[in-house]
Order: sequence, then structure tokens, then C-alpha cells
Amino acid sequence: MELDERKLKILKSIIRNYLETGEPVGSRTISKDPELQLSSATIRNEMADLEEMGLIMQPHTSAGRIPTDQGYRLYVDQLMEDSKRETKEANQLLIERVDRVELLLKNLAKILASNTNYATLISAPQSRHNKLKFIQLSKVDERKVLAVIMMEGNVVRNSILDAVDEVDEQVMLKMNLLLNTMLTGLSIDEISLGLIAKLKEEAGEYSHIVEKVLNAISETIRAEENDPQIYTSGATNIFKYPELSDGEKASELLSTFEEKHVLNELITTSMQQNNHEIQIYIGNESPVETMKDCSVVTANYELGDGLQGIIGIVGPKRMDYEKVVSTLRTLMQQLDDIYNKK
Amino acid sequence: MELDERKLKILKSIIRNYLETGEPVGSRTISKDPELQLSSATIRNEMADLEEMGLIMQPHTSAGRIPTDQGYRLYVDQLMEDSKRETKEANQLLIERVDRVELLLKNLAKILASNTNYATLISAPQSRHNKLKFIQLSKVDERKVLAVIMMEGNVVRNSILDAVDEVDEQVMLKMNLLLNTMLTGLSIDEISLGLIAKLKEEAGEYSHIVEKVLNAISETIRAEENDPQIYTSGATNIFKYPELSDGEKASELLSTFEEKHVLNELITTSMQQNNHEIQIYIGNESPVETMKDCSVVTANYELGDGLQGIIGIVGPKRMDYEKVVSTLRTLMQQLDDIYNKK
DNA sequence: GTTAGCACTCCATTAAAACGAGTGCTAACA
DNA sequence: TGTTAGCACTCGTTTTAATGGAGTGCTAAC
Repeated sequence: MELDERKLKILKSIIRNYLETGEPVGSRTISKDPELQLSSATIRNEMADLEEMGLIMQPHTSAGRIPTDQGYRLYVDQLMEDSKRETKEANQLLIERVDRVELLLKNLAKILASNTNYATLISAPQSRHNKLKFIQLSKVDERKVLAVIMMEGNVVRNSILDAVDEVDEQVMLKMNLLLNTMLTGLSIDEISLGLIAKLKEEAGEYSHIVEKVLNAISETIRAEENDPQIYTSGATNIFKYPELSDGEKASELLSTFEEKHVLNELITTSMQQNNHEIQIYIGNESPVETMKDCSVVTANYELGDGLQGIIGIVGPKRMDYEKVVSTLRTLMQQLDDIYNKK
Repeated sequence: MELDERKLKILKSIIRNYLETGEPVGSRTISKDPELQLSSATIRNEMADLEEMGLIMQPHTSAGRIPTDQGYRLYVDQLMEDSKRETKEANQLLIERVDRVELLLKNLAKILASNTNYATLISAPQSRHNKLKFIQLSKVDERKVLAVIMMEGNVVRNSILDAVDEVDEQVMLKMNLLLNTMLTGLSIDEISLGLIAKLKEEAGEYSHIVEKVLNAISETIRAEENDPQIYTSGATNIFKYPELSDGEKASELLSTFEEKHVLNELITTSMQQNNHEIQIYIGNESPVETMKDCSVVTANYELGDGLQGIIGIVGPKRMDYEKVVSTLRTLMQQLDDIYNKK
């Protein structure tokens, strides 16, 4: 069967309608579309074809049609138009350059959630390829040392180390100097075994402290990778969509947002896309099991210095794709303007 | 009307029953209680009295009775027994002394939530009366300075300052020394105007940096007070209780846990209690509007060095008060053993 | 003071009926 | 050959009625 112009128009009309109302749409409704001057009977015939092609379906015999996942897919791939709708909302995102990336991302999540009325998640940048800016050791008390590790993007991590024996202020100063001259500017991946050996040699009798510090660094980074920071907001927005808000489903979905670590898969999958295009996961396409009744729109952001992560919007399958995509695009543009062109 | 021994026994039996089943309990059910050798008719008479006293009520004419808020109140105040139930759960809390208070509290929240099957919230210790351990300034780049502020309890705060003009390494060292000698060991409240003036004088030409640092400190602290850290866990547990999990209610309650700042009132109210007793808020007694259908059990914890905050368990009114209270008591005991006696 | 007995209330469940939105099919039409 | 009006049919939803049962309050007897 051929998917001609008219069928596409009808499909588009059906999906548009369904996105708005959330109700199955019947042939009569479509026949009223000014773009399609056809009787309901004709529409019905076409609908039967579209159903056969797996693009739409009936919840039950005497109901209107709703899009299938395949139908949505076709819609977002081919039928969706670039939204020119009031970008005023997007403009209001009004991002200033913020020193602390974490703060920025938290706010961003909040703003996106309240702008879109969907749930939002943002992954903090992965630090693996991120460069050390400096390390600062300070004495906390007799046996404890605070290591402050700062990476590009002004991401700060603290870690408290147990020293084997009492720490001397002088030693500390030396260590600071040593660590910084040797390590600053390197990414975690670039700290090789050879370098470590050399570092220890230089440290002489204090090599055990060097070891602790290096462990702390790698552990801090590793911990972050296994359990990366994820900022979420507006999870309770799902209650605005009846198809998601009944008991079981809502519970599962909200747990996902509460536990957060389950979101990792979505983040890694989405990061693996090599391009900077916006991606859309419909229903089961999502790597997260509990989102099988949702759609997820993700974008890779970059804040310069190779700091990158993903932003995801989670909503019902009948989410307003155009608005979400356009909001994300505008946002990416803005971030790019601010952080990359400088 | 008098509330004699028998009436109390009956009330207790009714509430016990209702806590377990969540269903209104009828006279026949109570007449089977081995502790009460009475016919259902007699129970009915007594029930009528209890209802008149406002301790129980009927959802509708031909239903059994459920406790009123007043009834619950009387129960937790007088009728509740100390639970000797398997404290093994509580023992499993197995707390080790953790260096980072934040980490400890986060874990605690998780453990409590999964142990009780209710929602848990823990407020991070308020820093106002908390003493500074040390301040460390480090140069980030030409115009930026990282201030690391460490307080008792090993609570670390970072803040990035904009310097007016380029920062000299030498100056930094001086500032560090100056700030630490003058401020270490003081609480925020103890940093008086006089002290600040003196500090500025000592700093001479760099007094503007001192000012910035002080501002940063007080702002950091203030920000924390307005929006104190609150760790929550198990908010989705509320779906286990039908009376809380229908649409509107669940949504409101979960939003409360998502927004968190609404929980502040609960925390301040609970902190104001001068004693270290466990407190129970039933329904409208709770300072948080959205918890009017819940009960909240709170405890003030103290981790030594005056680090204190509150732990709260939020569940349906028919929560297992005995278990919750006993769990919290055990926990407090353990924390006390570890942190205060040393 | 306690209890058996009974009429009564009212919610919950089930069954039946009415409704209506939407379909598929057929036959007529351009 | 594509389009459309007409109509019987399907099936979920809503409405109404009927039935059952849990539990009560009251009365009268023990």
C-alpha cells in the first residue's frame, strides 16, 4: 500500500488532534479539518488503510483512532514542523553565565520543567575527560586532611583523607606545590602509572600521602561516574496526564525519578549518539523500562572546555513534540552562544 | 461521661485493629477480642459513648468505626505500648561513624524509608550556631578566588568569589593566615561588627577582599538557612497506602517532597521543641498543610559539637506508631552512643 | 449491667437498560 | 474510479434498578 500525500495529511491531522485532546479521534472530526475537504466516509476508508499500515489503531471497535508508536515515529521524523510559537517562553529562560555549573543545571531543570509541564532531568557533566584545575590540601585536625579538587567548569569536589601519622603544616605546603605542578591541566585519564611513580619519588618519605590523594581523586571521579549527579525537576508534572497518573504507573515512574540511578542508562545511551542532534525516544524505544508509556526528548549540551551532559524531557507519548524540541533547540543555542563563542 | 478502663480497652482494640487493616471496625470484630469478653451489643453501647466523646466516628451510618484525630492523639499519648518487636531491623541500621555528615544523613534517610515503608526526611544540621573550623582561599584564575569554608561536623562549603583586581599569591597566603587566626573557632553569630572592623584594619589595603570573604561566608550560611539541605527518601512509599495514593492527594504530597522548601516549617516547628522527646503530629496538627491526611513522627538528633537537626517519618494517620517510635528511639540511642559519648 | 433479637440504614456489587460515538459496508453518484 | 450518503452494527460508558450484607440502634428480656 502506498503512503500518498493525502494519507500523510490525514495522519498528521489525526496525531495533531490527539496530541491536543488525548482522546481517540474519529472520522467526523477529521472531515472538519479545513485542509481536507473530504467526507467522513472517505476519511474512514483512508483510516482503515493507515491502520493496516500500523500507524494508527483503535482502542476498541467503536472508538476513534489513536497513533501507534510507529505513527508517532513517522510524525516526529517527517511530519513535524518547526515551531514558531511564541518563543517568549524560551527567551525567558534568560541564562546568565553562572560560575557553578551545578547551580546552573539545577536551575535549568526547574525552568524547563515549569515551562514545558513535563518532567526534566539533566546529567551533570562527566568528569572523566575533564581537566584538573588545581588541588588543595588543608589540615582539618591531627589526623585528617581535606583535599579540595577543582576541575574545569569550576566543579569542586571535597574529600576528607585519613593520614597515617600526624600531618605537618610544612609537608602540606610542599605536597600542595608538588601535586599542582605535576597534575594541573591533566585529565583523569592522563594521569599515568609512570607519572604516579615519578610523583611518589619526588614526594620521598611522604609518598604514602601522595598515594592517598591520588586514590581520593580517582575515587571521587569514579564514584561520580557510577553514580553521576543527575538533577531532576517537575517529576510530579506527570499527574497532569491521566494516562500516566494512575496508581501503578505513576508510582513506578516517580520511583525512577526518586532513585535516579535508573536514569543512567538513558543518559549513557543518549550520550553515545555522536552528533548533537536532538533525539526522541518513543515508548519502548527508551532505554529505561519504566518509561515505556512515555516519550523522552534528549539533547546533548556542551558548556565549553568539553563539559558535556544531556538534558532530557520526559512526558506522555502525546507530548507536544514541537514545543519541546523547539524549546530545547533554543536552549542549546543560548548555551552555545554563552559558553562556546564567549 | 467517664472514660473508664473498659472504654479505653475497647478504644485501644478498635485502633489497633484499624491500624492493621485500614478498614472501619465493627462491634462484632471487637467482641471477639480475647481481652474483652463482651457481646457485640455491649460493645455497640460503649462505641456509641466513644463516638459521643469524639474519639471515633463512622464514615457512614452502617459502617464500623474509625479513629478520629482526637482518638489517635489519645492513643499515642496514653495507650501505646513500647514496642519490643524484633529490633533486628533497627540493629541492622548499623551505623558507622562517617566523616561526612551529609553522607551519613543521606544513608540514614534511605535506610529509614526502606525499614519503615514510610517517607522519610532529614534536615541537615543548622550551621548558625556551628563553629568555623577553617577557611581556605585559593586562586582559581586571574579574577576568581575559591573560598572553602569548613565547619564543625566537617561540613564543607565552597564559594567562588570575584576579585576586583588581579589576585596575588602572596596576598592570598596572608589572607588565609589572617582569616584563620581571627575567625577559627567562632560561630557565625559570634562574628561581630567590631571583629569585622578589626579584621579589615589588619588587612589594610586588601580589606575589600576580606569584605568579600565575609560576605561569602554569611551568604553561604544564610542561603543554607533559607533553603536548608533536606534529605528525603521513600516519598513514593505513599503509594502503598490507598488513602494517600489517589490522584490529587498523592500529587500534592509528592510535590511537597520534591520542592522540599515547604518542609521547612515542619523542621523549624519541630526544632523549637526544647526537649529531645519524640514528637507526633496527627493530621492537621502538622505545620505542613499538605500533610493533613498524614501523621508525622519527628525526633531531634544531635551528632555532638552542637550539630543538630530533625528526622521525620511521614505516613498515613494509621501508621504503625509503635514501630516508628521505637525505630527512631533506637536510632537516637545509637547516634548518641557513637557521637556523644565517643 | 448485659445480651439476644430485630428492624433499619446505607454502601457495594451486580445486572439490565439506554445512550451514543464511531465504524464498516453497500449502493448510488459524478 | 474515487467519493459520498445511508444504515446496521459494535462496544464502551453512563444510568437505573435490584440485591446482598455489614453494621447499627433500639427494645425487651435475663
